[in-house]
Amino acid sequence: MKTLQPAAGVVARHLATLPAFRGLNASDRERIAAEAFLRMYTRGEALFHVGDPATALLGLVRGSARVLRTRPDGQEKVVHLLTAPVLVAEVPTLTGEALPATAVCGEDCMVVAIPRTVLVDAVRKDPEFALRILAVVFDRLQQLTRALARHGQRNAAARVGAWILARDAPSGVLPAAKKDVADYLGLQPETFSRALAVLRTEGGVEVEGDAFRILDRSALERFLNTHESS
Amino acid sequence: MKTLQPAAGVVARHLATLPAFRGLNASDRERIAAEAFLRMYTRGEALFHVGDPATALLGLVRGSARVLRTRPDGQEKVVHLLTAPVLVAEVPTLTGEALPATAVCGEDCMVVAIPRTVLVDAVRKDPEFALRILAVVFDRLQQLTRALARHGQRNAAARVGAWILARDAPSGVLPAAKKDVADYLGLQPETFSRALAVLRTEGGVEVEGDAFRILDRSALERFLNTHESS
DNA sequence: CGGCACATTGAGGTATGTCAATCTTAGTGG
DNA sequence: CCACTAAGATTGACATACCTCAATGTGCCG
Repeated sequence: MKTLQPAAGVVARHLATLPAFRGLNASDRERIAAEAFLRMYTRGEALFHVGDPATALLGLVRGSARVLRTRPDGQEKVVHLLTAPVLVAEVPTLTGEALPATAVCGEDCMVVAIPRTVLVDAVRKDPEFALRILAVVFDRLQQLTRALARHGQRNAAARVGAWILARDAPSGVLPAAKKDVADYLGLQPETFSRALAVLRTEGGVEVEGDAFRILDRSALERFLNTHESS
Repeated sequence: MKTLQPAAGVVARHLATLPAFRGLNASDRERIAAEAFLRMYTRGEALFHVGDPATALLGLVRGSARVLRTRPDGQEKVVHLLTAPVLVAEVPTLTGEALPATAVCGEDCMVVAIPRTVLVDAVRKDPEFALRILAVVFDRLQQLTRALARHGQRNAAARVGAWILARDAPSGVLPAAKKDVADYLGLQPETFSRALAVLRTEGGVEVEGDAFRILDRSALERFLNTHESS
C-alpha cells in the first residue's frame, strides 16, 4: 500500500465518480476531499482484514476486489465482488463497528480513504447525505437478498447465466478469477467451468479467458426460462 | 388489518422495545409515538407487497413474519424470518424506494407504523438517530452475508444445526412453519425434516412440533465441527 | 524462460431433490 | 365442543446434479 499526495482537485474528481458523493455539491466534495487520502494497492494486497477497526470509508475508484468471510472452520467464502467505482465499509465506519470481513484486491487498485471523523461530520452536517449513503446500502441489501434468493436455485448453468445477465452489459470482463466468481455463486470451480461450457453451446454466450460477451441475449433468456426450477 | 387508537403512552411503550428507538430519549419517543399508528394483523395476512410504496416504517412489536422475494419464474423464496421486536422496511422508507419484497405474518401480529414524513424528520433533526438506524441496517447486512456464506456450505444437517446454534438460545420456538424455515435455509421440507432427525440422534438437539431445545450444546458443536466441509 | 497457480476435462460417488404415500396438526364449521 | 377437512410433516424409494479426486492443459508472473 502506498499513500499519495495528489494535486488538489484530483481527489475531488475521484470522489465525484462514487455513488453517494456524486449528488453532493462541489464545495462540500472539495471540503471532504481536502481531508481524504489517496491510496494505491497492488494485486493480492488486502484493503483490510476482519476485525480491523473501521477507521475510514474506502471509495474504490480503480480496480476490483473480493470480499471474503471466514467460516468457523477457516475456509473462506467470497460474499461480494467489487468493481470500481464503489463504496466499501461505509456502514461500519459510520457506526463504529469493527470490519466484519476481509477485502483483497483482484488487481491493482486505487482507493480514496475518508477518515471516520470526516465522514461522521459530513453526516451530522447534512442529513441528506446520510440518506444518500442509505440508498447505497439499500442497493447492497437488494443485491444480497437477490443473491440469496438465487442460491440453491436453478442448476449451475442457469445460475451463472442469470448472473451474467444481471451484469447488464453485452460484454465485459469477469470481476475476479473464475475460481472466485465460482465461489461467489456457490459453485466449485469445476462446476463453474462446465456451466460456462453449457452456456457457450446453448446460451448464446461467448467466454474467452476472463472476457465474456452475450452473443444472443434472447437465446440466453430462453435458456434461463427453460431451466427455471432447480 | 385493523388500526387501533390506543391510549397515549401505549405506542411510546411499544416503540421503546424496538432497536434504534430504545436509545432515543423519552420525549423524542413520545413525539414520534404521537404521530404513529398501531396496527393488528392476523396470521397469513400481508404486512405489505412487493412494489408497494414505502409509506411508513413498520416496527413489528408482537408476532412473527416471513419476508418473501418473488423470482422471475413466480416462485417465492423466504429471505428473512422476522420475530418481534424488529424494524421492517426502514431503508426503503427513508430512501423513498418501493418495497422490494413481500412480508406475511406467521401469526397474529402487532405493528407500530411510523409515517415516512415523521421518520425523515426525525433523521434530519437527529443525526445520532440516523446512525442508530444505520446500526440496525448493518446488523441486517451482517446476517445476510452470514446466511450467504452458510448457503451451499456444509450438508443439510450441519446447516440446520448452525442455524439453531446461531439463534443463541438453549431452547425456543421456530420462527415460522418448518417448510418456511427450510426454504429460508435453502432446503426442501423433506431434507429439513431428515436433517432434524439427524440432529436429534447425533446433535444433542430435541425438536417437538415447533419447539426446539439444545440438550447438549457441546455435542452440537462437535457435530458441526465434524461436518465442517460440504 | 521456468515455475506455479489457475482452468479444463473425465470418471465416479453421494447428498439432495423429486415423487409418492401416510401420519399429524390445526383451523373450520356445525 | 367435537368432527371434519386440508395443509403440513414425516418417511421411503429413486433419479440426478453437483462435489470430489485425478490428470492434463494453459497462462501469468517473476
